[in-house]
Amino acid sequence: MAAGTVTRKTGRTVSAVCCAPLRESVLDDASAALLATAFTALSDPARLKLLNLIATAPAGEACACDLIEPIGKSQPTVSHHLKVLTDAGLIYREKRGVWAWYRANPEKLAQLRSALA
Amino acid sequence: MAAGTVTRKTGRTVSAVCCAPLRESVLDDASAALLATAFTALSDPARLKLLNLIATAPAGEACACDLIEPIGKSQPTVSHHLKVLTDAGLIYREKRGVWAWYRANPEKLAQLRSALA
DNA sequence: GAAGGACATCGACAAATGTCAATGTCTTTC
DNA sequence: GAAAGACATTGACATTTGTCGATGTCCTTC
Repeated sequence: MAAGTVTRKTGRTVSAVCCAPLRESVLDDASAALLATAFTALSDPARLKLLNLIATAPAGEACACDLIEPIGKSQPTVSHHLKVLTDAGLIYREKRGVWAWYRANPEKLAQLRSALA
Repeated sequence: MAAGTVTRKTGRTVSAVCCAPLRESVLDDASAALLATAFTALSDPARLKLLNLIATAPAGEACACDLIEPIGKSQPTVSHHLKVLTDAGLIYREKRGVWAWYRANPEKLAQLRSALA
């Protein structure tokens, strides 16, 4: 067998040392963990609806006060989900007076799209 | 106030009856649940690595027997994760002899990408 | 048909997650 | 400064999830 190859249990041989593009595209632990955090934020129906409501809101921003009723959950629960989305970098939070305004982060969404390519 | 509008607590008014494109893009419960299932499948680092290994495998398919060692988890655990990915429609499973071969589902990935647009 | 191997399923358990009532913090208004 | 409102945080609880050892099923090869 040629040097620099690995034989699988199935009998196939695969390049093991260099020049294999597959190598470069293999997810390292750090990248996998980072991506998993973002997708975890998207893994709940309530959070998907929140992100959708925020992303499609007029002027590109939505007040937290208008997000509770359409979700149909309690105020603390909605606040919790908004925090998860914020911590994951999917939305931004800005406090203006007594209201909290949320806007989507298009760059983060684009980053996730490219990860799925 | 004009008919067919709703006033938010913040004072903003939004069209409530027709012709508002935002209306059409609002996620219904069924769509949100379906999307959440797919993103839940992507919310674990081990599953992301599995999908990556499968999608970048030579000939576009990977044998389960070659997926256990790189994940670093037990055989039942890897089998469980592969089932989650399969049930979510992200990968296909084909049994050939004693081996199980997995392939990525590009259409499902494209669907998720468009959902993030 | 007995033996061995590949993979799935089961049962159990600790850890993480979604949910809400109660409470806290901060801002605005009287 | 007292009252009211918007939102976040805390504490508690039931459910879900990741993990593994043990076991089961199916295929292949003596």
